Amino acid sequence: MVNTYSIQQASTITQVSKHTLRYYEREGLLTIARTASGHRRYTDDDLGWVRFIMLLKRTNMPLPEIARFVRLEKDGHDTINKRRTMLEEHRIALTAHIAQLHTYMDALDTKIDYYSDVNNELLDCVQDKVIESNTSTNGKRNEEAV
Amino acid sequence: MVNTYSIQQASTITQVSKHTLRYYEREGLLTIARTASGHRRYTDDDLGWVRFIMLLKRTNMPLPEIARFVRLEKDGHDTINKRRTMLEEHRIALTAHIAQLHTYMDALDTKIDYYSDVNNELLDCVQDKVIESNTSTNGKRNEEAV
DNA sequence: ACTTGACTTAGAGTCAACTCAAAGATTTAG
DNA sequence: CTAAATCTTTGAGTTGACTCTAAGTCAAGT
Repeated sequence: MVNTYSIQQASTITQVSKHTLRYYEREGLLTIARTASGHRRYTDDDLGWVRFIMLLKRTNMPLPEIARFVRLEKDGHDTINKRRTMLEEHRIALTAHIAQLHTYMDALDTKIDYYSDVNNELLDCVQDKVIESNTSTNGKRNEEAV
Repeated sequence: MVNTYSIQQASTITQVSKHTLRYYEREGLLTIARTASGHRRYTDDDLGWVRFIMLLKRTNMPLPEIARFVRLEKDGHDTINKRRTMLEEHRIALTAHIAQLHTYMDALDTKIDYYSDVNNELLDCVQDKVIESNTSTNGKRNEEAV
């Protein structure tokens, strides 16, 4: 009734290496049932967890904090508010991170614009080394100052 | 005329540790002039470079690639097109990265919405453990499936 | 029955990017 | 002039997140 998968299958399905799946289990991010002989059997729920872990990881949540979240989950329904709060705080951090990247993007654009300008000047000059432009504010001296 | 700074001052100004400043120099990201006694003297240009390096780094450019960029700069004006291309490609990668983060944000929001829903249901139920909701699609079994 | 491949574990190795330590020379404040 | 602070170098240690190895057990196909 309930589908189960070997670690190999789980790895193929989730695109997470077997090594990493075992590692996550050691770190307390997963708890996987075993066969009589000790082999891991992943359920669909487990795969859902793996996917969720990957989501948190890709959005910069460190493994220990993911483990903390997982522990709360195991502690039952009375931790739901705490878990939601964690996710909401994580959401805020992610928003801030994205905003930060946008400011970096702006700085990068400024830099790229500068390079385009320099290039256009070069097209006008034809010559490679411009000796008498030392009074210009665009001289080589400050080429890389941000 | 030209301001110069000790590594301590450069560190304070740029907020980059002395250790890291020396490390960057070892890795070819910086080339800093020395006093007769061998002490580093950072110019304003150098500080500009440090800031630029930090920008590239914060936008996920690995140090070896930053080093490659710096080497091009040293090779002179004829590498300007190459450098601009590098920055433009970097910009594209950053754009893609930000877009990716947005899709993760959506997934996170979905998850948070789910938690809110579960919480509202609990408010209706009052009881902690709901035994007969096993036919519901929102039962505990799939709580974490994404 | 036997081989091939998948599974297990504990523990070691890797990588990027720092981060620190030790030993010793130099500079600066009083 | 000397003590305290700073500087240098080489090389080792740290952190997070894997990634792999070795030694051995288990399962499936012919």
